[in-house]
This record gives sequence, C-alpha cells and structure tokens, in this order.
Amino acid sequence: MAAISVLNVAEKPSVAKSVAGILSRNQFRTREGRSRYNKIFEFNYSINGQQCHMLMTSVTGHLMELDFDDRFRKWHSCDPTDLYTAPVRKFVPEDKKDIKRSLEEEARRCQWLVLWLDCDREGENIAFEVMEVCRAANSRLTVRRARFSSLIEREIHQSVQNLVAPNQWFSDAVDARQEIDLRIGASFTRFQTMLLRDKFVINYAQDERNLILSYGPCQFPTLGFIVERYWEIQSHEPEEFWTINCTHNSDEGIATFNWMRGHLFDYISVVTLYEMCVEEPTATVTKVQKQERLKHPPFPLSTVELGKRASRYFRMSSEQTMKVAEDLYQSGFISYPRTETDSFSSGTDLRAIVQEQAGHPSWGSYAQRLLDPEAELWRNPGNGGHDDKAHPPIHPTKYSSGESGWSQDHHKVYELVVRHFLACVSRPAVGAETTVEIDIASELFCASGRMILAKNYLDVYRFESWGNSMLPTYDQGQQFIPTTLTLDSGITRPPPLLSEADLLGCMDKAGIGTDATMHDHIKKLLDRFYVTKDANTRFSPTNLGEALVMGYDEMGYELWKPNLRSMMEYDMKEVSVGHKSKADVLATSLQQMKACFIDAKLNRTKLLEAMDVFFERTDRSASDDQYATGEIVRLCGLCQESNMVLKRNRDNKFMVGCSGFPQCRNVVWLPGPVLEATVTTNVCGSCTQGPVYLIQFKFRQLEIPPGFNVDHLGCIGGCDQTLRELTEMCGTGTRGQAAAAAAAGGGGRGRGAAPTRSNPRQGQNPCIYCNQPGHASMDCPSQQQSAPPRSARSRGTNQQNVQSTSSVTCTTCGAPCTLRTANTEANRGRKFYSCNSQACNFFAWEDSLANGGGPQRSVPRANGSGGSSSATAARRRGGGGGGRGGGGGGGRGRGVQNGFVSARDATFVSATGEELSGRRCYVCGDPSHFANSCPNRGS
DNA sequence: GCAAGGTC
Repeated sequence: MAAISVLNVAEKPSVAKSVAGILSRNQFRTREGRSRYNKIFEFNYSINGQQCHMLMTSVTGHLMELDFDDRFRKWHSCDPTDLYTAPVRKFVPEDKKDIKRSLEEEARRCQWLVLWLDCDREGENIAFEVMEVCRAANSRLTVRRARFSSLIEREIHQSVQNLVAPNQWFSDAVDARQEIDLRIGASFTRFQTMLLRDKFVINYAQDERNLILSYGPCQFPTLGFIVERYWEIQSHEPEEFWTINCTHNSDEGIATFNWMRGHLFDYISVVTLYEMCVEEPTATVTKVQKQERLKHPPFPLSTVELGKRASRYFRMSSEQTMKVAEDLYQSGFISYPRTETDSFSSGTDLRAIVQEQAGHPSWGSYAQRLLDPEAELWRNPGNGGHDDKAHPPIHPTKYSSGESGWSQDHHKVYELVVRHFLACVSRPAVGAETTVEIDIASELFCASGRMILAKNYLDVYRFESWGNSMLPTYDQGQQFIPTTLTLDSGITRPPPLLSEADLLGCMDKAGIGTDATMHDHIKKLLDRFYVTKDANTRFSPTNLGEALVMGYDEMGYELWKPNLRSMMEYDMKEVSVGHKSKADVLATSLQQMKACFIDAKLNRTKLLEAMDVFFERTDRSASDDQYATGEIVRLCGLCQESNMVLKRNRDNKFMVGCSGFPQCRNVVWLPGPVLEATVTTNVCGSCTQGPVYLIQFKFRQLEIPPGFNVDHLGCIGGCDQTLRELTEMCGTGTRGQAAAAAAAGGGGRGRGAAPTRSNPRQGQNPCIYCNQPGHASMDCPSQQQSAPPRSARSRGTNQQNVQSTSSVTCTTCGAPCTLRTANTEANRGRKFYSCNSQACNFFAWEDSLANGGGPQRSVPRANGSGGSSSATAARRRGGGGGGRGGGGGGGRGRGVQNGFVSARDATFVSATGEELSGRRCYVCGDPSHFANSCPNRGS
C-alpha cells in the first residue's frame, strides 16, 4: 500500500513540535513555511496500518476574524441599530495570510487533514476555520480530528489511532458567541461614543476627539463589579457597636478572652451585662478542648489562581503576570500558562518534576525530602474539581536557578510556580489547637491558642503563614479573677475596594472572560479610563466609568451586570450539546439585544444626565446641541424616536412639534396669548415619562382673563392646569382650532391627554434586584423597607410566653432564655431575658415584653441604601433621584464588622481586689452616676 | 475607530 501524505495542524507552534516529537520519537525534519513562527515538521508514521508521510504544522489561535461588510464598517455609514442585522463575514486578516498560504500549499499535496486543535469550543471552531481554508485548496481532502487533553506520549499515540469527526455543535457555539459579541459591542460602542464624546469635556486622553467609550459584554460587567463595590463603600453608614473583653495574666503569659456573644449594637443591653460581670468578676473555666487542626496546601495551579496569587503575593498585575508566564512557557521553564485545570491527570509523573528541582539552592533540599519515603512528606495532590480537558495545571517543566535574561518578575513567577507545585504534593501543616471557655456572671468568654506540630508544605510555600499563639494552661473548674474586664466599642467599616485578586475572583465566579482573556478585560478598563488602580492593586471607578454605569443603571438595565454574559454562556452550552441551534440562539439573542439597544437610545437622556453629574458640557455642545440650548422639550411620546421641540409655525405662533416631522406629525399647540416662550433646563417634577423640560411663558396681558399671571413657568406634559384653562378659554390662536383642546394634554391628535407612554422598563426588562419581570426595580418587593415580620410575630409570642412567665423563647435563634436581674443603678432589680445560646445577641426587658414591647436591637441598622445602587446613584447626584433615594433600604443590610477602629477609655477596668464602690460613669468618669444615666451620653 | 477569543 502506497504511503499517503497527511497534513496535521495544531493550534500553536509549540504543540505542533511536541506532537511531532512524540509521534516521530524525535526523528523529524524541520522546514520553514510561509509564516516564520509556524514551522513544518516532517516524519513517517503509521495510522491504523496505513503508512503516512506526516506534515505537522500549526496556526496561531484563530485563523479568521468576524466583521461587518465593508459598507457598515465606517462609523457614520449607518445607524448603529442596523448593526443587529447588517451582514457579517468571516475572513483571514492580513497578518494571518502567511499561514493561510502555507496551509493551502501543503493541503494541495496531501490526501488527509488531521486537526490537532485544543479540545475546547474555541479549538473546535479553529478546526473548522483550518478546514475551510484547506478544503478550498483541495476539495478531495479526508478530514479527521485528533482528541487529546495533554501532551503525554501514550495519549498522543492513542488519539492518532482513534481519529474522530470534527464537532460542528462546538464550533457553532463559538460562531454564535462571536457574532453576538460583535453586534452588541459595535452597536453600543458607536452609540455611546458618538452620543457623549463631543458633548462633554473629558480630560483623560491626549486627544479627546479620539477617545472611545467602548462597550463590551465582558468589559462592562467587570466595570460593574468595581463600581458596585465603590457604591457600597460610599453608602456605608458607620455604626457603633459594643463588646466585653477580658484578659488574664498568669505566670505562663497573657490570655485574651473574647465575649461569645460577639458584639451588640445596643448600648443599654451591653452595659447591663457588663456591669453584672464587674459585680461578680470571678471567672470559672467551664471547658478546655484540645483539637488537631490541619492547614491544607493549595490545589494545583490554574491561570486564575496564578493571577490572584501573583497579585496578592507580589502585587503584580494580572496582565504582567501573564506576560511573564508566557515568556517562561515559550522558553520551556513552565507548562502552558492558560489553563482552567486544577488537578493532575493520573498519568503525570509528578515525582520526576520534583526530582528536577532537587538541586535548587533554595528549595532543592525540600524537593529531596519530598522524594525521601522516610520523611513522610509526600501526598498526592488534591483535586480542585476543574478540568478544561486541554491543558494540565501550571507546573515547572525545566529546572532553573535563574537565567541571565530574567527580570525580577521572571524570578518571582517561576519561584511561585515551583513552590506551588512542591506544596501541592506535600502533606498539610498540622497544629494543636486549645480552646478555653470561661463563665463570668453567666456570660461566656473564650480564648484559643495554637501550637504548630508540623509545618510540612508551609516549609516550602513561604507565601502562606500559620502563626503560633501561646495560651497558658487552664483546667476545667479552675477559678480566677480577670486582670482586665473592659467594655469596648467599635464601629462598623465598609468593605475595601476590590483588589485585582478580588476582581479576578468575581469574574471567574460569574464566568466573565476566559483564563486567557480576563487580564485583558481588566487592562481594557484601565486603557479606556474607566477605572484606576492604586498602589495596593485596588480599583476605583473614574468619573467616566461611574457615569456610564450610573446611566445604564438609571435606565434600569442590567447591561453592566454579569447576568447577560451568564445567559449567553448558557445558550452557548445548549448549542454545543445540540439542544439549541446556532440560528435559534442568534435570532432570539439578537432580537432581545436589539430591543434593549433601541430602548437605551430612547433613554439616552439618562446617560446624558449621569455624565452631567461629573462633566462640564463642551462649547460645541452648547452651541450646536439643541438639548443644551433648551429647545428640546421632551422625547416624542408618539414616535418615541425624535424630540419634541419648541418652535413657531407659519403664523408665527408658538407650538411644540416633533422634530421627526413629516414622518411623525405629533404637535402640541400652545395658548393663543403666548407672547414669548423659552425652554428652561428645569424638569417637571410631576410628569414621569422621561424628562419634560419646563417652558417659561409670557402672555399678552390684554388677551388673558383676569386672575392669570403674565409670567408662567409651564409644562406641556399634561399636568399643567393653567395651560389647560388658558387654552380652553382663549384657544390656540391658530387656524386649525380643532387641536386646541388637546394642547395642554400634549397629544395633538384630537382631544385627550398625551399618549402617555408607560415606563418602557416595566414588563419588558426584569427587575434589577430580583431579576423577575412584571414590576419595575423601584417597586421590587425584595427592596421594600422591611418591617421585619419576625419581630411582629415574636412580639405576640413573647406576650403569650410572659403570661406563663416560666419560659421565654429567643425570637432570634429559638433557644430558651434565662430570666436574670440587672445590677446597674438605673435598672437595679429590673428583670431581663438573655438568650441561653451565647452565640446569640437576644436581650429583652421582662416588663417591656409584658407591655407588648420587643427585644432590644441586636443587629446593625440596615444601610440607607443597602444593595440599591440606584438609590446611591441618586444620592451621588445630590438629590432628587426620582423619589427613589429613600426607598432602597433593607438591601444587603449588615456592614462589614472587621475589628475595632477605636477602643474607648475603659473606666471600669477591674483589677484584682479593686473596690467596686469606686466605680465611675463609663462615659464621663463622674462617680455620681452611671453610664446609662449619664447626661453626657449622646442620644 | 467598535467585541471577545485564540495566540506570537
């Protein structure tokens, strides 16, 4: 049987070389192709008994690009809305023409084409691109696909003997994704750039005229994460809380005991409990517990983890990390750096990788210990549960103690990869933890200490630590008097700005971008001047970034949230398994996005208003933009495309007509006696269908009935009684009086009110809070100020319970409560309930419950805006906010309570033997009264 | 001039 020629194509040059090496046992010849990066390797091989002359070459990722037909490529060539239907085409861009020519030439003299692209959706799509080019050159080609998930000898040989057909569904999913991304990205980018760039003074770029305000389905949700956190911080309202701390000094050292109730937000409650402790300060040890604890090494390294850790440990940007990792990969020191996989396949020779590092001056001795069975340090690596079926976790592939050409960053990334790998195959660190619980006047406190028994992986993974903390020995039943017993306060603090590691985590969780592109999206936000990064690698939005998100948020769209991308990902998955067709997904997806785009265009004033908060208008926009000169009164309620503009008719009478005339003939006639009319920048507070700008009128004194003022600031939106009456009484002064009565109503098409347009969001777009359709976000039931049903219910329960007086059940956690007696001066003898569960904050006065009152507040106030970014945005704008400002409460509620910011002077420090009668007011230090009746204590 | 995804 004669040998056939087989063209083999891999996704990248390195894979072509590796596969050629494996199949030929390194007996291949290398020759140049048309592209200088993509060599051609030749060797002989037998596939299922067929002698083959193998030609192995590669592409560099995608061979083709998708773009609009030429006549839609210029920005002003069409309305951006047309980009949802404009024809698109796939073509080989100029810089890939060399590779295309190579493939054509080789394909012509081959009988078979074997596709060695990565085994993921993108790889399958590239396979079809290669197929298209090769088949065009040689229509008789037999095409086969090799499936492999790692460059391991056994697997490569196996895959070439079991060739399969390419998977059209996988490729279709990518085609759909590309087309949707292109149409959405291009339409919104052109729209917002052309709308905003020339109207505002945006001083970020050297040349403002070239500024691009891009929109993309990955970059915007990424921006959204940053803005959302920023708003959360802005809206945080610090709140004071209280806690009791206790320390005890002994010969062995100091023990710090924490109150097991944590902290309370109600001062009276905590001071009552505190004073009881001070009164009976003897501590009894109720529990001593010893436990072994493990600290596990990390999972094998994926790209996202590498980015997060390099940012955390070295403050390196994810973009720089990827650049350096790519470099180390190209020079053979680490494995392929773009991988989702965080578990090693069973065939990997992990010990050989360790062995290679045994000579390193820093970690070589650790590697040797790992391989020594007597050291008992080895452990098979954990499985993080992700596998992209294309690449192994990132690991070292070649020993180096540092190369001359390496930068500091090269050293750091290589060290991280090696140490991480060594840690993965090591045993966890072991510690002995001791927990001691004490009881003071029925309040429980606990302290814990840790002794590290074996550091194991921590010996090599210097980036993580696990501290020792000494705790003196205590025995069950032992009693002692605390050295200090203090009442301390702290305030809640907002969460920090998002770090680069946080951001990568958010993106990973929401499925925004891929391991190979996440750092690109972050960089794009910086390049577009949407965000800035501080020295601690934390991100804040710029005014531009915040304004854009605010604008879309005010429209009520989720365009800046990750849901859109998640939905697309879901659809892609459905296409790739054959549940949906590419055509169906494209049709529905693009139809929805087009509707959304048209709506966004109609609501563009929201974007303009948001920009107005942060930026000055340009002179250009003041002179040639009707909006700024005040001629535009409102968006036309009839065609909803053009603006209603104040102008004069042929009779020189004032009227407000649609600028879309003659396509749209909507008109509002004004009362006949109008002498002058000017549109102001004031927006009507009553008319809710988009902004309606008020008009300053001057009427002819002699033509208006008595009782009317010559000057009038009026609205044509339908709410203005004065205009309506004047029109009815005086007419419009035009020849076509039929329209007169309709004037004030604003409809212009006969009698009646303006064609009131319902909020376009309502019913069409899901609510931004609960994601359900049927109501607007501002009416979301999940965002109503909560009068918590629990307290209402518990109040009744309490009353019933109090009648029997024998037991009260905690309304917070359900545990039984103990009836106790207060010792504080103001409440001495007064009975109260506290929850038996010391992890619970419940506290309630008995007499208050009997009178129908509830328990004391033990949770922080909900933030004014909680999770409602709209409310925040409204507040940022300095008022108004369409009445939404106050309505967003009860959102996510709790702030972050990460420690004490201030500790008050603890006047009640009760040292051993101190006279209790010497107590003074905790607040002002005056011995004549106690803190809870202190006149100086704030309300 | 626009997206995101490959990769050099």
